[in-house]
Amino acid sequence: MRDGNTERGGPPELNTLAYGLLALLSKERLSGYDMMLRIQPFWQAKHSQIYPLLAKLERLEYVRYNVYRQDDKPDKKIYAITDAGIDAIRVWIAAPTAEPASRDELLLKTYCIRLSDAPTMIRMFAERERLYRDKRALYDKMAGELREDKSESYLAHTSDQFGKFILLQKAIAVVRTNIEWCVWVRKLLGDETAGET
Amino acid sequence: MRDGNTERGGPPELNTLAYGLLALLSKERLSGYDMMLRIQPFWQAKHSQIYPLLAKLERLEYVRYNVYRQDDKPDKKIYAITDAGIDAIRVWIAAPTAEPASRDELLLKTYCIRLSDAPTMIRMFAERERLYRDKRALYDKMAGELREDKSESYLAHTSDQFGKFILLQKAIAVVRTNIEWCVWVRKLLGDETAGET
DNA sequence: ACCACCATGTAACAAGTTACATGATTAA
DNA sequence: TTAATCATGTAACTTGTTACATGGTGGT
Repeated sequence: MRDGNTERGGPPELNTLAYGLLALLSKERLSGYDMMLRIQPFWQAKHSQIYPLLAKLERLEYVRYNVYRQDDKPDKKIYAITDAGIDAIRVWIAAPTAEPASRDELLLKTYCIRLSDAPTMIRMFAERERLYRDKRALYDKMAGELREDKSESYLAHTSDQFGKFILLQKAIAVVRTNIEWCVWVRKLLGDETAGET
Repeated sequence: MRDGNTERGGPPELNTLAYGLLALLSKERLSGYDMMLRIQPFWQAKHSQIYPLLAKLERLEYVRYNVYRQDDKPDKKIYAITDAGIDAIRVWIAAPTAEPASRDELLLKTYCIRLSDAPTMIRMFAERERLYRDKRALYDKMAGELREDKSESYLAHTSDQFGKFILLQKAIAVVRTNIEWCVWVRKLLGDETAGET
């Protein structure tokens, strides 16, 4: 017991990742594998965490699935959200939101960076800049696809695309800020190659 | 066994938080309680995680402590890093850096925001903006304290303050970007009070 | 030949959170 | 009087990661 307890005391306790999966399914039907890939930019999770959660959501009847046979690839379960799942999302959105948490080893290393030598520091920041530039390329590509919709319906908060659109704007703005920071730090460290694309 | 294994196979496995604590101690002597408070902006951790790690670091002789008696407050252990601890930091900095991870429930809610109503959405983003503005106030204050050093020695990467300085610049830049994003979203949602300080 | 991708799942472990425990001081 | 801050620690729990398990297809 303890799990699907709708008996008494309100809704069953789901963790944030479980709601994230419901959020994905609110737009399209997806396999567990696809959900794992799509949730990465917002919440890092491995398949080993997702599959048991989907089983739990299914027990709660927040999701349903059909098995699709594929000849070339393994069979897959395509999940769809139920009306009860949609209701659960609405309750969740209105509930207080947890503070964001970020864990970045680079920041800890940066704090005591003077213990290191300049070439090591430069390498560290150049590598991180690479990572941010790759991310920017990805987000730019996604934003480009959204902007193909000439009606600009994504600007309306009632639109299906609105959520994705404002998330992309945030992701792009933050990643730009981070790239600029990397370039600025590299210049301070005396890296003459800093600032070039 | 298994823990302080310097016997064979390289350095003992410490997690990122443990190195973060060493990073803090590389600048000043601190109690476990103070470390818990100081590490928050870079890595969220509760005291229940920190105290056992400090005991482990002490077994490895990367840190040492003295007990300070206080009349008004409880006694405390003031930790200091050892030479072996400094060496461990240097090895850690040169090693590959893990990719940053962030987990923000607001982003998941944002993805399926159209399932909610405008007042709920506006409340959500106004609350988040508040949080970012409070953070900005804190970082601005810290940056102001740093800038009291008129010699601007913090601009040199050999300076004791350099690490803190560049971290603050990043924190301020990112928080500004986030505030702008909140204001922009609130305007799109039709919130007329958006954009006022 | 080996690795990556697709696709699902479980088991073992590490990391992180909440709760239990104690106890004084100070501000609302 | 209720809560917050200082200060340390452990126990129980949840969350997240790595490893084990299986197996076909396609690229280098």
